[in-house]
Amino acid sequence: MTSPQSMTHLLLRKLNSIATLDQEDQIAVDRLPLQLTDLKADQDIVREGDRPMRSCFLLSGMACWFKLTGEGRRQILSFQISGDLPDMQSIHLATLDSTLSTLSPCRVAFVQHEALLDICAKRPNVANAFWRMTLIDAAIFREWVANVGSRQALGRVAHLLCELVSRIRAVGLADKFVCELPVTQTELADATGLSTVHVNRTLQSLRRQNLIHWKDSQLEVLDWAGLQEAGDFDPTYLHMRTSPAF
Amino acid sequence: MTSPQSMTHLLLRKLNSIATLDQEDQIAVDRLPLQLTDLKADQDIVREGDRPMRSCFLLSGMACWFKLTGEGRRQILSFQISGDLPDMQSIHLATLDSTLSTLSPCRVAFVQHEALLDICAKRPNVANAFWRMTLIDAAIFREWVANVGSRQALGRVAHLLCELVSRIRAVGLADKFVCELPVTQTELADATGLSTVHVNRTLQSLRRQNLIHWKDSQLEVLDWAGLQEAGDFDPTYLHMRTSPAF
DNA sequence: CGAGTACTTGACACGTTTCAACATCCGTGG
DNA sequence: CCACGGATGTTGAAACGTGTCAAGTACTCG
Repeated sequence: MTSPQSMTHLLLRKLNSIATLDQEDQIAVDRLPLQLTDLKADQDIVREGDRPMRSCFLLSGMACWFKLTGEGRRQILSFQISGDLPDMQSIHLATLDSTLSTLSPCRVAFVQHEALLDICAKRPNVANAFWRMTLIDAAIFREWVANVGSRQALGRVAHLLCELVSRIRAVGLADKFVCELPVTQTELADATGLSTVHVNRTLQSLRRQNLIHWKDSQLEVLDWAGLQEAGDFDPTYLHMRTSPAF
Repeated sequence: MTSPQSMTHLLLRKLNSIATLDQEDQIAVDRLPLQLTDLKADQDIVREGDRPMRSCFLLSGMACWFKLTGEGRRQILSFQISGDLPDMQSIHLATLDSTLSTLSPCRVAFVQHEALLDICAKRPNVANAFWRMTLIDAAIFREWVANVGSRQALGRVAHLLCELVSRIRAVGLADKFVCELPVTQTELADATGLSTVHVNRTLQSLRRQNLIHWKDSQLEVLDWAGLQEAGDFDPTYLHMRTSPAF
C-alpha cells in the first residue's frame, strides 16, 4: 500500500494540488529518496530546539505542532493531516521553534534537506510549489490568531472543526461529511486556548444544535451551513485551488 | 534621504540580515524597479480579497495586518516595521486573506510581482532569502497563536512588547531600550485579543512594576530581564542570525 | 474655544477556569 | 474470566479574569 511508488504518488498529488508541475518536475519528485517510518501515537517527530537535517511527509495519521509556555500550558499551533509536509520550513530555519508530535499512529516519510535543496535548485517549479505550501501554512496560522484572539468558545471550536473538515475533504479522506478525527477534547482545548471542561460543554452545545455528531473519533457534520455560520468560517484563507465543492 | 540608491540599500541590508547574497545577487536587487509612495496614518495598503500585482517594502513608519471577524471585532495579526516586506506572500497566493494598513505615516516602495518573479527565477539566492523571510513571518504567527491562546493579559502584553522591541532594535531603530512605538492602546488590545480597558490596566501594572515607561508613542524598557520574564519571552522564534546582543 | 482622539477610572456582568467527583470505555495481567 | 488502572468524557458549584458600560480627564489641532 505504501510502496515507494505510491509514496511519491501521494506527494505528487499534494504538489499538483498546490502548483503546476511539468513532466520533468514530476520525474524529479518521483526520484526523491524517501525513508519510511511508522510511529505510534503521542511521539515527537521533531522537537523545539532541534536542528534537523531532514523534513518529513505525512503519509497517514494525524500530527500537530505545539509549544509549551512557561506556566506549563501546551498550545497546539496547527493540525497536520495525510499528505501534509509539516516541517518544510526547517530547510531554511535552522532551529525549530516548536515541537511536532503524532496524535495517532502515523506513517511518515523523511527526505534529507540536501535532496530538497537540490531539487529546489534544479526545478524552480518545485521550489515554488514548496514555497507556496509554506505560505498557505502561514495563512492558516494567521487565521488561528484571529480565531483564538477574537472569537468566543462556541465560534472558536466550530471554526476549528470547519477547517479540519475542509482540509480532510480536500485530500479525499472524508465520506461526505463524515471523517476520522483522532483528536481528544483535551487536544481541542489546547488548540483553542480553552479548558477541557469548557470544550466539553461547547461540543455539547454544538450537538444540541444538531450541527455535529461526534463519537469515537468520528466526526459527522450534520449541518455544514450551520456549522460554518456558528464558526464565522470563510475558507478563503485555505487558498485551495479548486474552491471546495460544498 | 530616500533616493533610489538608499531605497535599495535598505532592502539589501534587510536581505543580508536574512541570507547571504553574492555580488551579482546584490546587483540584481539594486536594479529592482521600485515605486515610491508616501501614506498617511490609518490607510489601507492592500485589502482582504484583493488580488494585487505588486508587493511592498516598508521604508519607514509602522503598519499592521488585521482581519475583521463576523461580530465586527478587529484582530491585528502582526505589526510591520521599517525594513519589512509585509506582503511577499502575494506573489504566490493570489487572493489576500487579510488587510494591511498603516498605523503611522509610512513611506512605502512597491515592486511589481513580475519583477520579483523574474529575480527569483534568475537569482536563487534571492528567492531563498525571500522564502526564508516569509518563513520567519510564519514563525511569528505561530508565536502569536501561543501568546493569544495561552497567556494571561499581563504576559500577553509583555510578550508583545518584547517582540516589538527586539525587532526594532534589530533594524537599528532603537536607542538602547528606547524606541518609537506609534501604537495606541486600542491597537494593542486588538493585537492581544483584550479589551482596551484591560490593556490600559495591564500597562499600568507593567509601569507600577517598573518594567516599562511609555508616554507619547515612546516606549522605554526599564527592566529588560524583568519584562522578558513577565512575558515568558524567548527570542528563538524570531530566527535572528546574530543572537540579539542584550 | 470647541471637537476629537487617546487615555483613565469604578462598578458590575459575564464567559471561562478551576476543582472535585463521577461515568465510561478499553486493554492488561492475574 | 474478571479485576484493575488509566485515559477520556461528563457534571455541578464556586472562583476568577476579563469585558462592558458609562463617565471623566488630558491633550492636540483647527
